[in-house]
Amino acid sequence: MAEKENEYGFREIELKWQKRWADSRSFLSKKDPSKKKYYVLEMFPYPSGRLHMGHVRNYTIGDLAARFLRMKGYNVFHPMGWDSFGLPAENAAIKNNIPPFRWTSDNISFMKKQLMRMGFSYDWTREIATYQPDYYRWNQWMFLKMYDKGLAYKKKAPVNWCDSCQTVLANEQAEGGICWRCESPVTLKELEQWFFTITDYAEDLLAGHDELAADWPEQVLTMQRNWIGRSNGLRINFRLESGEDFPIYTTRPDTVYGVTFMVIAPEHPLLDRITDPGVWAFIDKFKAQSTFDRISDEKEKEGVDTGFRIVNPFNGDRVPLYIGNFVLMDYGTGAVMAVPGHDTRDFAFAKKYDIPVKLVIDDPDSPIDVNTMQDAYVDEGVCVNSAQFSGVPSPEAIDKISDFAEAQGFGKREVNFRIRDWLISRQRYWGCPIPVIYCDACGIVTVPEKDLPVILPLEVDFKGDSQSPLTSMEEYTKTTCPKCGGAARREIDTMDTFVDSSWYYAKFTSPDSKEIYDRSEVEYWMPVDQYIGGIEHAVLHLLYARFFSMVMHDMGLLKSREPFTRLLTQGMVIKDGAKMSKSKGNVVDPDAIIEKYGADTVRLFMLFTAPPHKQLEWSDKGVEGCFRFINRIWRFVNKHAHLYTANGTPEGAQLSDALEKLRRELHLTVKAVTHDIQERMQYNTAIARMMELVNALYLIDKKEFTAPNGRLVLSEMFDKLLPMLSPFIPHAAAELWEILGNAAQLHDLPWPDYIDALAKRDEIEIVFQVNGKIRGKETVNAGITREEMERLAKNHEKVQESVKEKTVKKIIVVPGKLVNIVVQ
RNA sequence: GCCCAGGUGGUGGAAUUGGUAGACACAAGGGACUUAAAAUCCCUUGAACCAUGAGUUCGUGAGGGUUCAAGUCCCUCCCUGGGCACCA
Repeated sequence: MAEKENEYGFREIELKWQKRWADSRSFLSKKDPSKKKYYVLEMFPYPSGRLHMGHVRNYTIGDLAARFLRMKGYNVFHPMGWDSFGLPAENAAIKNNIPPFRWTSDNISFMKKQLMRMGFSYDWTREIATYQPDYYRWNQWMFLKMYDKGLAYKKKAPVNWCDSCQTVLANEQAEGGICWRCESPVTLKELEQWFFTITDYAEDLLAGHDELAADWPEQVLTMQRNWIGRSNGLRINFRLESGEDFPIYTTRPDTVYGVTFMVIAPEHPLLDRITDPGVWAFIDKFKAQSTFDRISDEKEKEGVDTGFRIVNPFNGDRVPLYIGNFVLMDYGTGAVMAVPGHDTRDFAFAKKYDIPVKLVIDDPDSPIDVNTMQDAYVDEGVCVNSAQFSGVPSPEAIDKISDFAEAQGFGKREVNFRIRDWLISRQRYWGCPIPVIYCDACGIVTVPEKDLPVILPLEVDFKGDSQSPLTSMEEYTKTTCPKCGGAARREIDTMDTFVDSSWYYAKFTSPDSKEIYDRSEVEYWMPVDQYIGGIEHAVLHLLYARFFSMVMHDMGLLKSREPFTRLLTQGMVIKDGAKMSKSKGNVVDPDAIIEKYGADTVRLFMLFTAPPHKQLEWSDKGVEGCFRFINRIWRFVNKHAHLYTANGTPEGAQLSDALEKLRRELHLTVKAVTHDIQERMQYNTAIARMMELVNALYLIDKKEFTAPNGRLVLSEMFDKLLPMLSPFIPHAAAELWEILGNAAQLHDLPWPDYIDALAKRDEIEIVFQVNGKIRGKETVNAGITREEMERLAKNHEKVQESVKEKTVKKIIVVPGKLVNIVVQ
């Protein structure tokens, strides 16, 4: 019976402390200008049903940071909420006939319980869910503000359409021509849609990287930089034979004398003039191709001669105009000049359609024969066949030719970006309504601010098809025009759910304010000091959020321009070498593990098995090892609790060698653990160090502790070890703290400090080398001098054997480390 | 193809500034406790070799280099993961 009491009953312990933390409102954050704030945020989850291991890892890392920093004296802000609009709710509705609202809110309450069961230290009074009208009204409000400033606009354009999701997608969400959600190929559709002008901020988004360089992973910055894709080039007005302008954009003006044909996008409006049905057959074929097919490498580039001839303003050459399925309508002017001599793709195209190749840059080291060249020469060289520019090195020619074109009036230097405006319309139901009304008389009319929010109706009828139920909901769509009062209809498209998550981090500061933000709250807490999430959002959420933050800053709503000061991208949780997924059947459910070992073990495993940024291989055995470690601490503390004296310190007391050594171990560990967490964010080694300390506790002769001074060493041990363990295994640590008879809440205690003089080894092992090979080792006093080290080395038997009659050339002494004797 | 990060025992991973490679954990083996098992506690555990020792040699993807000294720096190459790739 008595023995049972001593068992580590994690279930009861964890529930007890979770309740106590909730009851005593332990993790509520209050603005306090006298304290240094620290905002820790993890990417909030989509409430898909249950937590997966990826969430658990993400939130465990965040909670460790939050709990550690709180103990370090920061005023920590650590909120949590729900990214609760999105397609899965609709799919579930269609499949199981559950309204999206109910499906989502059920999921939220289930997942919230799961989060609480993990013991995460969130301030739940800040909880927000993006599907609540009180939240999304500010999406709508922002839309109106942006519309007024010209940052939101509607246009007809070829846009990415995912047939499986039955909606359009932003470019970021259709990378490589593949839908980010369902991975099916997208096609281009000519539609009238709403956009945010993220391109207006392209330069700012790029420039902001300088500020982030130190504390964001290089990889994320690179991905964003590539995505934004800034390029310097020249816009050149070629001409149709009729004399009309035919502008193109190029980054290689140095090759302009080598143009032998031009290529135009199948969507280009000029093509409307073509009457030849044969050509139209090609245009229609190209347009019907999926984006994936059009950009895939394997597919050969295709084209067809339009019959148009284009005049090169530099040399008067008349060249044919082709339609090419690889030319993009929405980059540059939708048309390009083609230089087969110096562009691989143009070269292949020219060979295929028997178009001449002209050499205008030669390799000065080995002259090229245009008739035998097997591929385009794309490197730098010297201009040839280029009128007055012949003989100029090609990098110089870029500038000279640009100058010339500008002087002649048929060219203009231009900066182009790869990034397009953010298409935010979605032909879906479960999202934030776009606050716009269409009136036959007044056209596009925005919903007046006083009428916000435009509430998404919750009672909807899914007719079993994948169309938005709003399409056929007259009571929603029929309205009156706010301008003229006449009959009008509402916009039925909703916003991209990435709009919701573009500003939620700031809304956490004041979820209940009557304005978008409570000014003093948002200014105190923002920006997020440490943001943690997956790298898959590098050019999605993280780019959109930076854009929104900049817009809000420019509108005077936020003080800082960048929303996330430091970013940590945690690695994936994998099993058997592959990402956990239902289709692979390698999913481990967090609930089952918590049930078997408790939340503390799961937390410890997540932090111990790999450093945060690396991927983490799931291992059942590894989990057991973590469970064992907690049990070892548990048994040791319980067994020795009766010897504990609160605030006992052996400072100044006479200690046995063994106790002195143990005490040094403790102070060394505090120093190392603090450093690992704070400076290196390497939690696995922090845990390893505490394991070493616990191993030392097991190995020391327990009789040492029963001496009066032994009790003091033990007390100091518990007083530092348990607070250190607290961010990792908060429940077990709190329970042990209470078992020792302490009344204070463990998580409120300051992070333990260490005595510098003790956080050093008093004895060290030094190594003796001869020609870099180890010949001997010796344990010596840490204060040993260089001379003494050298003397010991020379006297060492093995060293003498190796040196023998050879001549000593040099002796290198690294203080506290080694002596290397170089002989010949 | 280009860019970035990696490659360390049977496994996950340590090694912070170039200075004892393999911390810590898992797995494996042995021992103690037990009637027995589980749990627990302790010990061994990079490889090879023999003379079995406080022994020798080898060893961080491969090959070269710099250095008294290289997992760490430089060059070439191979492999893995990630990103970018018709953006003119």
